[in-house]
Amino acid sequence: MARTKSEDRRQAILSAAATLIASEGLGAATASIAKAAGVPSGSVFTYFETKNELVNQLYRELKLELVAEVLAQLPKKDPKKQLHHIWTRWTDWGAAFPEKRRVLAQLTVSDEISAASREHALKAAAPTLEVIDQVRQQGVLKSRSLAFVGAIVEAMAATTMDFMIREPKQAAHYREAGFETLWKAIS
Amino acid sequence: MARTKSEDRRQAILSAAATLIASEGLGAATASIAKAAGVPSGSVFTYFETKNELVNQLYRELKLELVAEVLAQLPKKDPKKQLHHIWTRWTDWGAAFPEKRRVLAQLTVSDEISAASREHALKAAAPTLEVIDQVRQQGVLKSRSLAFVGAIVEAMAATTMDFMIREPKQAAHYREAGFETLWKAIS
Amino acid sequence: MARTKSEDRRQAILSAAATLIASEGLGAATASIAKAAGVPSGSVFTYFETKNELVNQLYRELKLELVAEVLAQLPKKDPKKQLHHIWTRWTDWGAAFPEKRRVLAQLTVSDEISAASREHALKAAAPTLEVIDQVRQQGVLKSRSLAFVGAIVEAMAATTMDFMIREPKQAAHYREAGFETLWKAIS
Amino acid sequence: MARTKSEDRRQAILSAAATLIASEGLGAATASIAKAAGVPSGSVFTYFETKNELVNQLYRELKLELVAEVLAQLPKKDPKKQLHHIWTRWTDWGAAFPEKRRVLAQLTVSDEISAASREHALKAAAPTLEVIDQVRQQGVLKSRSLAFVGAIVEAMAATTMDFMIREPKQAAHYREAGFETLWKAIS
DNA sequence: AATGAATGAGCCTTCATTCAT
DNA sequence: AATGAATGAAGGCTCATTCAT
Repeated sequence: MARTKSEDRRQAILSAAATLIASEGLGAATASIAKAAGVPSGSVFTYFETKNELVNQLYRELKLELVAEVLAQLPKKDPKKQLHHIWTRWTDWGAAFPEKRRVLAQLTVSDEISAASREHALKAAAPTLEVIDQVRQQGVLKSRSLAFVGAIVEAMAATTMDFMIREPKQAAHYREAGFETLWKAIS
Repeated sequence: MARTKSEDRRQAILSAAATLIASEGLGAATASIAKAAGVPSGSVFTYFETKNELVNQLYRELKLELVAEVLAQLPKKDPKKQLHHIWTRWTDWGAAFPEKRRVLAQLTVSDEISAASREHALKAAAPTLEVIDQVRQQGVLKSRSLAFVGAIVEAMAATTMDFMIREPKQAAHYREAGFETLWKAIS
Repeated sequence: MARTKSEDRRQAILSAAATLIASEGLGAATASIAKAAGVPSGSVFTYFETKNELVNQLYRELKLELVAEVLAQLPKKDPKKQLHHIWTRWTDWGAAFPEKRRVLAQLTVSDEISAASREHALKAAAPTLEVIDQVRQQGVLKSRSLAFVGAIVEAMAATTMDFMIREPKQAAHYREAGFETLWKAIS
Repeated sequence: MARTKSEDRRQAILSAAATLIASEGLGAATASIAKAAGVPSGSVFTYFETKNELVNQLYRELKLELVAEVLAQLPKKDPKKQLHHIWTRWTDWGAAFPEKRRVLAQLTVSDEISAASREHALKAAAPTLEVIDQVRQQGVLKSRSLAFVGAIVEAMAATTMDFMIREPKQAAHYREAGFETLWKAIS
């Protein structure tokens, strides 16, 4: 049997792509990504059919990673506690991996990302949305769609992470201020 | 003072750039932009030194246009009324010109935009921030920076506009729901 | 002697190569050929040293197949009858396997095919040329080389096959018209 | 006003393409063609949108050149004289420009050449076909299509040229032998 | 200033061939 | 022998910018 595709290599490429896209934007060359990943340029295409495919997979993996992080050890308690748990892990993740957060921000507004990929990420995030939905149904936005409320949460998380990254010493304060603001907004 | 012929061309290029960047992203070729603007391809570079310069100017002009729109007929009344006025004009502008809103979203996360351009836009937005600041000082976020509160306002406006564009029939509802949410968040 | 498993694979590759070269030209990728043949891509090179080698073998096999077809049941009668027999089987073969005919046409003008391969095919076709030579010696072209007359026969056969393929309903008519024309030309 | 496209450059590219395609086949790299033409690689694409377009234009130009050559000074006399005139100029052209003849042979069997290009060439060749048609209507092939008879003429011309090129000393003999053979075939 | 051809580095992707398994 | 991942040179084409006219 021939060599099997190496998951390590795949991850190396994905990781290099994240780094380069974070610093150079989506214009980052596949050859540069390969070099940064320590693989020959052709290998990018043995692991991803096209650059577009690579970028979409990167988007999915980052979203999944974030979701997994956010849902880990989710308490069974009341929605507010749960939302706070999610919020904390979410923003801490962003502050810990500013590069990943930046890439996600760029990919999210890019039209390279397919509807299917967005859908995929949305499904993975279902448990998170479930929590948000419970908060929503008890709050002032009960008559608005979950999508809208979810988007507001995302927007506030993004803003909060940006400031946590910008002023690391104040990170904890921003994180809490962000949550309080969010809670007042949607509860 | 009447616009010179040159100024017309400059605007044509800027406008075409907005259209193409909205649909193709920052990768839009200068030659395509020139064609869409109805000017020879070389002219792009007599009006803008580089593509980067063009993109930065576009960013500034859009920001300025938005600020002017938002501040027009600003009432002298109390901060809430003023913020509501800004909010309404802001989100209506975005809903009316989805292309411009989209470009602004893309440019904002791009690293093509220089710190100077961001600074420039920030200064132009000073009166808006002044209003936000008054609200802030009377609200729960009084101990957080204006920058943070301003960013939250921007994030919520962006989210609101996205939904107004996505569901035009519900635009008015989203606009008001957005404002109410914002108000609860920051007042 | 039964075919070995290997020989089956070799034929599968050759056959797939014919199909793909017919539709995509000589640019057909070896990996595509392997896939079409249902063998792993590496196997192409265990059966053929290089792509060039594969292509030359394909040329030889097609030529040999054609010669065998054409000479089968060759009557012992007079040269005209024999030439007619050859002509009929030749053009019918082309009409029955338009893909093979097309590949042969492409390979013939390609410089991938070595002189040795052409020589090899020529030798295999000796009995056919023998018949043509007899006709030639009794005809007006007796003072011209056999190569020339042979080339004329080939050219007319090619033209005839093209029309038989293009207008299948008229195939029989073209076949006979072609022969009559040929006969008048060289007898 | 800017520089105007140089017809000289266009011809240089076309000519270099002919040379390289003759020796390397259609796989000849556009960069090599540019180099051979003495122009920068990018210029190939300011004169031809794609390589395919370049190749099609080359086909058309060669066909047109050949038709012009063949029809020059066409006598008004009887069809046989006319056909002989065409035949002579045709085969002499091929013998004089073996490279062009070779390219035409390759392009003709290639599927890079569009139906439109073939149609275009066919129209240009109308006067030639007109002559062939007159011969055809008085000959044994009167019941076959002009296309078929035309194809036979072309096939025999091609064969004749090949031998004129291969044995230049015998060129004149092959040319006449070819015509006689043709005449017997179709008259 | 206006025009658009000229330029060549750079990009994504393909592919024949090799070789670890 | 069988398999298919690995490799990197090469290919067609794009594009920001320059500059002759």
